[in-house]
Amino acid sequence: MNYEAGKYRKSRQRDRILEILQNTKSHPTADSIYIMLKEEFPDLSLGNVYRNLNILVETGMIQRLDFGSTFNRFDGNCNPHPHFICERCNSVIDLEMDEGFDPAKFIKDIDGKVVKNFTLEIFGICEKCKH
Amino acid sequence: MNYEAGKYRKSRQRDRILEILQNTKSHPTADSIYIMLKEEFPDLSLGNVYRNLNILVETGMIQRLDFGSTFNRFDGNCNPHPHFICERCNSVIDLEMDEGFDPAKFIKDIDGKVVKNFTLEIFGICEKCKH
DNA sequence: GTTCATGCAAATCGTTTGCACAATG
DNA sequence: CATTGTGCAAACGATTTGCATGAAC
Repeated sequence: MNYEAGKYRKSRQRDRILEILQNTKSHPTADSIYIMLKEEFPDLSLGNVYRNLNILVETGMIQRLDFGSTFNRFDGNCNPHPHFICERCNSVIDLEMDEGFDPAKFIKDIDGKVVKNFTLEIFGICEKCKH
Repeated sequence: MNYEAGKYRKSRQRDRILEILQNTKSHPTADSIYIMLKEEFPDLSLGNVYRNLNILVETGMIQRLDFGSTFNRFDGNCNPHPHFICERCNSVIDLEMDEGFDPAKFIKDIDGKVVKNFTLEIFGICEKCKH
């Protein structure tokens, strides 16, 4: 563990959650981590898995991937196009790609997969919020 | 409207939802669409907005953008890297970008914005599921 | 007149939180 | 021993769904 400023103590549960995430490529959900650890910690609670995942994200030790089902936004433009999400005002701004740009061309190991669509979301600070 | 196979009928509410989405760039949430239409349809229900949004997504007339807070997955690898999501088996596979590839370089109108991070998710069918 | 759309309220699902107790340093 | 971690259960917020009624065709 490598927490900054001693804000957090050591915990067996959190250590194991991190260990699992560092040793798998399956991008598990909170629930599947809970199931994996339930044998080892018979009275582990799902709430605690969530709590620890949030701490691990906060301390930069893991990454959260949002393919969320809730709090969706909707777009009348059905062509795949990137979005810019401002971390200050939370606005979502349409971006336009250069002609013929295909991000899949810059990915290794894409051969053999059928590419149907993509989403590209760029996070940062928009002009208005810059200062 | 342009529904396939006459599966859906015409509805004033759905037409207006589509119209709003085609005439705004603000990527509204279901709730904000509900608020916008509440004056026009005083007894509109939020549930119905959701129902119609799902129909519009299903028929390909609008796009759902997931920046969701729920159903997250977690990744022990904190470097920004693209993912491939298989629409058949729902697995999430790490992808590797070519050295030095920066998607922001291919976006128009990115000047003036502060880019901090990005997510690139490619959807399709993985090798195993191809058939 | 059969089927789809609607409003309403209850249900669902992923996630968060308050609380009393246990573990850490 | 002061503070953080835990399990439990209740709360939460976005979304979905069952049901009876109303609109479309």
